[in-house]
Amino acid sequence: MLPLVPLTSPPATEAQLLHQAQRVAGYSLGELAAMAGLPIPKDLKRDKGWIGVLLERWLGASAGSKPEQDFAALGVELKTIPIDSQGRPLETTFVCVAPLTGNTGVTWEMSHVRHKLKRVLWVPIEGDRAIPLADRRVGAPLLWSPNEEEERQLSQDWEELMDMIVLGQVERITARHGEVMQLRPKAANSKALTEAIGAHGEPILTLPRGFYLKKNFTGALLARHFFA
DNA sequence: CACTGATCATGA
DNA sequence: TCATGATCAGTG
Repeated sequence: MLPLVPLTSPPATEAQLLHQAQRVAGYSLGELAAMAGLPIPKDLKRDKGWIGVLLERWLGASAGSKPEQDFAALGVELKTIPIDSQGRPLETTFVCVAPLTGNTGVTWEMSHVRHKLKRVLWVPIEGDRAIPLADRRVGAPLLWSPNEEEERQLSQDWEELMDMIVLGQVERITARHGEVMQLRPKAANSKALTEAIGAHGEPILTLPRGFYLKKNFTGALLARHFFA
């Protein structure tokens, strides 16, 4: 048996990436943290991105805050997703920050959302808060690209939300806008402000927003794979 | 249950 | 401040 160790450099191929993700499937977060020499927090209250960082480490993603895909050379984005005992998502999935200004002429084709979601390695993680963090297990990974239907849904929601942003309606957007993708605050706190367009075309300051995939969307794509 | 706004850590 | 990684926690 080869020893199970984190990748220290990015995988060279998708197949290699997927294979490593399959190797860590079944292990608990406690086991993976110990093998990687990473301290494990008692819960996620103050370490919300800890699982994502742990998996980045195991799969050889370049950590950091670079505005590009986790595996740039492969064009693949890594997403961990908390699931319940039935394999259903427990949380929405953050995609990227929404640009609130400078959007004239921007199309779906060139959007950050489309680019981010072009190819995603989904790694489901047991997320029930009743399970101690260290005992939560990693599920089987799924390498995914949006099919025609999903691409249509995403682009439709993106158009709707971006139209409202461009037309100065950002503060009227609620999480109910969009069938599969929503716009919600994405900020350090409620005092963090960024520039946007007001109802009369004037500059305003508002909460930074992010695009999030709704659970119906991620739930369906996971189900399609695992319960087909 | 989903929605909603708020929040936490870290680094450039 | 904004980008990365996300979840928390209160309310209908």
